[in-house]
Amino acid sequence: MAMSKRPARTQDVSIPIDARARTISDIARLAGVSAGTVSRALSGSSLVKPRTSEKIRMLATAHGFSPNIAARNLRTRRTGAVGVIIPLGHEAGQHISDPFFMALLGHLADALTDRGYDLLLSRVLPSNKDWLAQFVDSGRVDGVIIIGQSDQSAVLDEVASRYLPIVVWGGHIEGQVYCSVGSDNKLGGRLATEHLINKGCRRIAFFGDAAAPEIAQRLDGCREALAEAGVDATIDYLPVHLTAENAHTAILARLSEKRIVPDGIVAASDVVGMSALRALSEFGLSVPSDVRVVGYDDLSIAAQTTPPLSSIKQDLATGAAHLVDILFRRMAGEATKSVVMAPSLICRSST
Amino acid sequence: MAMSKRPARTQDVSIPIDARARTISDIARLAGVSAGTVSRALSGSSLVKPRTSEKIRMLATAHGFSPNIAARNLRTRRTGAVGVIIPLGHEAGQHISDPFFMALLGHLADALTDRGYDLLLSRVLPSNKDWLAQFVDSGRVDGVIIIGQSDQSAVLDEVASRYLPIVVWGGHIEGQVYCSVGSDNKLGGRLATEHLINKGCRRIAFFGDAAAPEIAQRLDGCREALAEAGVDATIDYLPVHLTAENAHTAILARLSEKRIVPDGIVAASDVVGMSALRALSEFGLSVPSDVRVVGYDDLSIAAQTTPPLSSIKQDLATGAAHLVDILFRRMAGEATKSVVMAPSLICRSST
DNA sequence: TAAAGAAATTAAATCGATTGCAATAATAAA
DNA sequence: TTTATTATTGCAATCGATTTAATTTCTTTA
Repeated sequence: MAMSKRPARTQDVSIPIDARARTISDIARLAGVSAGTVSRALSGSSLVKPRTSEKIRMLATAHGFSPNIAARNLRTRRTGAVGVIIPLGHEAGQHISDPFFMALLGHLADALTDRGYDLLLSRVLPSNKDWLAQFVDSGRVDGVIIIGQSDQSAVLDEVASRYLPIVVWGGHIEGQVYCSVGSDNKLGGRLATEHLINKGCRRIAFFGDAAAPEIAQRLDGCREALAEAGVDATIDYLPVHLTAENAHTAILARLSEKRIVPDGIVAASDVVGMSALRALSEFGLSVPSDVRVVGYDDLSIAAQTTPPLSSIKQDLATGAAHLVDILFRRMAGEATKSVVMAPSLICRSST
Repeated sequence: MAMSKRPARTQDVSIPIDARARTISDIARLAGVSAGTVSRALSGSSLVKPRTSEKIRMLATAHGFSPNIAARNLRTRRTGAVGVIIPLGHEAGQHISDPFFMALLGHLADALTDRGYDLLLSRVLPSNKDWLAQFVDSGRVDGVIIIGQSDQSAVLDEVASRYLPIVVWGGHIEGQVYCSVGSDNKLGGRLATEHLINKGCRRIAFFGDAAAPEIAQRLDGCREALAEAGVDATIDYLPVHLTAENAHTAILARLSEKRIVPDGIVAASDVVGMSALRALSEFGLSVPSDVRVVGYDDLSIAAQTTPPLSSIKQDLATGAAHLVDILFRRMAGEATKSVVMAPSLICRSST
């Protein structure tokens, strides 16, 4: 019997006139052309006659049609998404909502959106060694941006040696395999310190955890500036974590325990700088008359503290643009070089 | 001639013994079974014989195979990703890096990761009316979380009426179609105001733009509290934008222009509160002796200002958990109710 | 007017995993 | 041993857009 035959492969050809167009063939039927033509018309191919193309586009917008991304991805063998990963290795307590991460993330979201790419956000606590390998092999993204080396530089090197489309925000380390974008942290540390020295500070303290390469480099710059100044300046290094709460507690403790209070503070981030301001205020010291404070990053909060915080500015907008630009070049198979941007001192009332 | 025939549909059956397995059929060939069996084995189906299943899995891991997500998505009609959208309607200048957005985003990232879902971040400047329709119809995500109604409540209503898996962080509005999660903003505004009144304030100012429903509700609560207190209290409403820079400028201007300075300020966010602290300090007024200030949100920065900022706390961790929970229930077809959480006052030195 | 060439369109294969149905193998019951 | 059941596996359709190769339509030019 005819009834027992396999269902026909072709779909019902009737046109439900009021149905919402879901697939490219719906539009094709409505326009009286083939699916291929619709595909070409919507992607702006010059192969299709202008009049036809226009008709198809009108129908598409009229029916609120938007193509199925999964199908496109399957056929074109790309995902249209970029992974942004925040490894939280050395800072167990540091949360993804850290203002610096978020500021950079915002710019990345903008830059990627402009290029028609989605941003796949992933927060990783690197417990095992192959968190990154697993991610890149899952094939969910066309490329990966890592924010911050944390203490995972070795892992980054290993994966980068076999997986090209990857870029890292962070300090430039001698001999690194992966491509990085960041500012010259040593110079930043130096700028901050020289500024304090010029203002007459002689007992400099550095607050920040040198376990992360960027921070270590800033501390280096700080030490270099002191050495070069040749003044009788000492440095007090306090490895505080980057969360506000931790920093505040640690700084208060240090102020109480030391008999000699610093007259200049280099903070490894604006959050730490802010905590320092608060701790100093609670300790009865006034800024900048008793102690001068320089932050790092120049996030928007730096201008809003009391008093407004001097800070070493990293241009995150430019940095994000570089990250995305380099990533796309690498996705295209190009070789790329790491970028080291020059930081600058923003002087406000805290110094 | 045989040469002129179409190329055969089936692929070359030879097995390159050392080739890396890229598709499920590669594994199938290696294991001597069909692709279907491999698919079932890898997804843990009980239909396949344990011995076969184990063999297939061993081969898969040995060859570092992971299935193509796009193909799976296409076939199963789900994506394994949730979209998080930040509409920036009324606040042209407001950047995605706004601390509140970011704090919530961090919690969402954690909650979604726990459920094995990806987070697709999207920032939208709602220029045309169908930004949301386009997004949900593109089929890139299984559900959508909107952070903040902005001034797009009508758009949300329209899409939510036909697209179920959507949840909104924001204030609860009478008669809204979409499902929302947020705190009781009117109560929050009331708590802040009553607190100021109890401290003796009589000239209350409210800083924040009531174009967003949440803010408008906070202002309402503020007005109600004043009315109920029955004291001779006035309110000064200044519609400042939520970015630190704008807020600071606007507040300074208002302080200079008015002859009567407020003795209590309700800020619509911690960022505005922070800007107020700075403006007051620059204006020569001290907090809390001259003016008392209450912020909103109780972000981590609130505790770090000088003096530390009293604030109305919204529990973002719980809020994020609710958002994700409700979203998944809606994705499963369940009906859900909006959630209104109770805010609480965190009292610090600014009041 | 016909042949040659360019332009526009269609048909059908393809991307890779999933799954309903059919087919076969293995086991139990008669 | 034969039949009825159940456990495994294979076949082929399917998801929806893209793209190559083939075909049809339209212009030119001889």
